[in-house]
Amino acid sequence: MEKILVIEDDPAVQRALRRTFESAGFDVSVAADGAVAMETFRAAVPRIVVLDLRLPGKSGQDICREIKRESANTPILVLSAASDVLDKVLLLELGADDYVTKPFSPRELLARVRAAVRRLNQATDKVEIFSFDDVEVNFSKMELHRSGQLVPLTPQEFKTLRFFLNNPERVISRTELLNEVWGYNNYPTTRTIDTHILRLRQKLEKDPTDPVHFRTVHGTGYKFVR
Amino acid sequence: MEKILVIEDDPAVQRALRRTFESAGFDVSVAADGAVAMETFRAAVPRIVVLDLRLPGKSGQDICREIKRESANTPILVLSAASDVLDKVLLLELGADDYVTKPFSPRELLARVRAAVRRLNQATDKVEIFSFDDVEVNFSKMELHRSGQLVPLTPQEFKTLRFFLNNPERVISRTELLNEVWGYNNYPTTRTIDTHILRLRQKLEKDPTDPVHFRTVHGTGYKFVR
DNA sequence: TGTCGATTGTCACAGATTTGTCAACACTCG
DNA sequence: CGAGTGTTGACAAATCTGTGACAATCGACA
Repeated sequence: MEKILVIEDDPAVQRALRRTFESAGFDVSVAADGAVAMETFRAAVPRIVVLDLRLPGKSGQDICREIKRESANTPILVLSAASDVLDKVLLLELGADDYVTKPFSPRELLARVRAAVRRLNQATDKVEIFSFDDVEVNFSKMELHRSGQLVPLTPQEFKTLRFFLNNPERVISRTELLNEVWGYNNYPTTRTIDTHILRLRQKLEKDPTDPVHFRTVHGTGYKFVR
Repeated sequence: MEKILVIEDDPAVQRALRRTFESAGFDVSVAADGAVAMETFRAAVPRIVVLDLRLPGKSGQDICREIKRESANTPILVLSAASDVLDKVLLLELGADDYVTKPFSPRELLARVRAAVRRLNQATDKVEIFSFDDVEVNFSKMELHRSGQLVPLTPQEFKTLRFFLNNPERVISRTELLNEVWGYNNYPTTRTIDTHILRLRQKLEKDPTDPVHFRTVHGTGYKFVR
């Protein structure tokens, strides 16, 4: 379970954040002000920090810098009111990795926290190489070879393919694909997905007319089989 | 079929939302104001709530909190005008899970609702593999094997079968089947059900003429026996 | 035990829905 | 502007689903 440290003074927001992260399976520590924040940080050794910039006592900015000094690759996600004058330069200077302005939905916050954690895990991960049939994919290089030949894929195609490779054998609905691969700012038609499947088939199947790996599950979605 | 509760006072928006969700296969309840919202919530026990923050009578914020108090893990998706000052009222505090600002596209709203429902279902993961006799069903793969042989089922057949598997040994009336499997904006003939049972028998019974698993209970309905 | 109305089994087929496929359009970025 | 990419609409093809017709079966009742 991933540990997360929340630095936030407002008790109501504290509670809300704790609930949000706990229900998402995080192990949550909370520090109410700058003074104890660093102690808690050293004691808990969190995987990621969520920091409200507006704090009593030691300013959020100082905390941010201090944490980065002690542990450069712990991601910090900054919360700030929309009214705050936030320039990205400042955030960069502070060493923050991402920021969310209020109001934000728990969903968005979670998505960003997860993304940060994922990046972290990925960075320390080994090269991502998959293979099936006569196809070899290297996601860190964004390269795909088919029986030795380099086959160019577009970014979207890589993303789609990766999701399928991570979820083999399972039927995946178009809706799930939209949410997981396209993300939550884009809501294209389901037709879009069919087209992308079509292209993957044309590039990766021996006989795109009779697909073996990218199977249609009529009325439900698609399924990837090695 | 998933139940959704829409809390919204503007009749035009009400209609639009109802249409959107119904055509996506949701079972929609609508509450027009705060006073009846909670009653409807308790009566309908929806899977997810879509709430307009601007309401006459009891404010949307109160409703939000109240619902969360009664049922912490029912997701709430808040609708709000872009002009609303959301700053001070942290959605987090309210316990809302996500929000969409007007104007929003039906597609976006739908996608968010579905994402919320899917997260919910993921959390309460249920076993997806069943077996009886020489039959093995894997619902996440949407595959059914009978003595090792792959037997193709249509979506409706999978749905029907799943309902029977979740309700073994119990006599199920046609009406109940229609409501639970077909959903009650569809009004097929009861003949339809007989036909589907027939098809399941033909695919899954050793002797479809003398069914062992899909038994007829004359004058009442059907019963599934392992 | 036999009859009769009601219920269920069975089948084929048309209409509806879903998917495949392609070409055109939109958008981004240099 | 132009190349590369992603999205959409249109239409055909594939697949599924509901329905009516008729046969078979059941159960109540005399």
